[in-house]
Amino acid sequence: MELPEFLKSLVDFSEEELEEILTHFRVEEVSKEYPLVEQGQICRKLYYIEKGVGRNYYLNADGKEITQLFFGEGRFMTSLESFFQESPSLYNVEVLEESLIHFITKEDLEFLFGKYHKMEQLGRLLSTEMLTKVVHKLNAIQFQTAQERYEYMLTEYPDIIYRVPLGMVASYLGMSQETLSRIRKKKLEE
Amino acid sequence: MELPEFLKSLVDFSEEELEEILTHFRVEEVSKEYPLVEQGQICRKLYYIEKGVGRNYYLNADGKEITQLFFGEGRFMTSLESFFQESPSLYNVEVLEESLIHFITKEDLEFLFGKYHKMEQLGRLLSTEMLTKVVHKLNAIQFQTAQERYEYMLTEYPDIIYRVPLGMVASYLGMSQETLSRIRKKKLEE
DNA sequence: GGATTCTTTTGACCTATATCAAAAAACGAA
DNA sequence: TTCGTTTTTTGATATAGGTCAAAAGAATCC
Repeated sequence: MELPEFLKSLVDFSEEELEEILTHFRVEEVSKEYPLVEQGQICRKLYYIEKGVGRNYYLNADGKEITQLFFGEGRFMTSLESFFQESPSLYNVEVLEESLIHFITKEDLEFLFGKYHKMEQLGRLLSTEMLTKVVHKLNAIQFQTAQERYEYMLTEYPDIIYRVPLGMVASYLGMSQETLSRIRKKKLEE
Repeated sequence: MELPEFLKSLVDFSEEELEEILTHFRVEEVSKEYPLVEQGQICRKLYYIEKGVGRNYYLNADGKEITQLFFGEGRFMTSLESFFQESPSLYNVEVLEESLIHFITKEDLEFLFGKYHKMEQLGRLLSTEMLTKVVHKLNAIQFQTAQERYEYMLTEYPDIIYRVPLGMVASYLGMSQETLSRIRKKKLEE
């Protein structure tokens, strides 16, 4: 979904408001694996994914990549804690395909929050939406078996699961790649 | 921290604003294990804990209680997805001690969001704060050993860990009570 | 279109943590 | 204080899922 349409679907902005808001966004076409944020940096941009998929990941003590969150089309993406708290990011953020994204800086966003009550509302809605999404995932991870977590992913993110490498999905679901491969096989055999 | 003080610490409300906002809250003293929300209900209240501790939990397939989140003093508590999406709550919400809480209904809250830009800002700040908290926990749960998760809890919620029954902490950390008991013992021996 | 590189699958083995059961300790009411 | 109840600890045993290594399969590139 295109950005203006997406914004309007959440809050009913007037034409003028929408117009000004959009002037603060910039478009970017980025290619696969392009690092939007690197671990340690402070992330000052909020990205909207019009086309493509992105993710947030970090390198654990053994140097293995652990995917924290995926972001599909029509989502805002950023390094959450870094963006909100202006702290060094614990995560890398990248896109996983040729993607079309829009971004706004934190500064501009704060400006818009101050200027437009409705923009503030948008901010609130987006963060509560993200919050429920994360709570849901937490729930899946906390007490479900590897198999159940896979099912969760299938129903929750059917688009993403077949679009990104297996290893990334596995780490996202908190299991090893081998385990995910076996679960998938077992599922097929049924 | 008392509610007015807490609100002012986040957003600089004028005296009149603050006054009106406070009229929409009601105080309640509730005793241990009092169910504020029950699984299946739609939760329409947002609680502020002035004194006490609360939690969110659900009963899994085997009928075992799984604690999802704890809420300490100076926090807002609710059944997150239920409150935001007006969907039946997956969780029970209760306090774990004699507590002093304030609450506001969703209706009143929406009214205030609409009336005061600053109130909307408060809503946004609270949800981003909660969001980073949940992301942080997700992170701890996803790829850490039981021992590491315990350490996480010690540093993150030192106040809560000794205040609530072991079994609740264990399920919160995604491990069995026995495992937590053993970890704690090992830690003491060092 | 074959060589190279990256991703996924498979097998063998191992370990962290679950489960079950019972004892010990702590707590609360009368 | 004592008895009954709840919570925590301890021991023995089982298992889901991890790790390591190698083979198989896909994708990418000159």
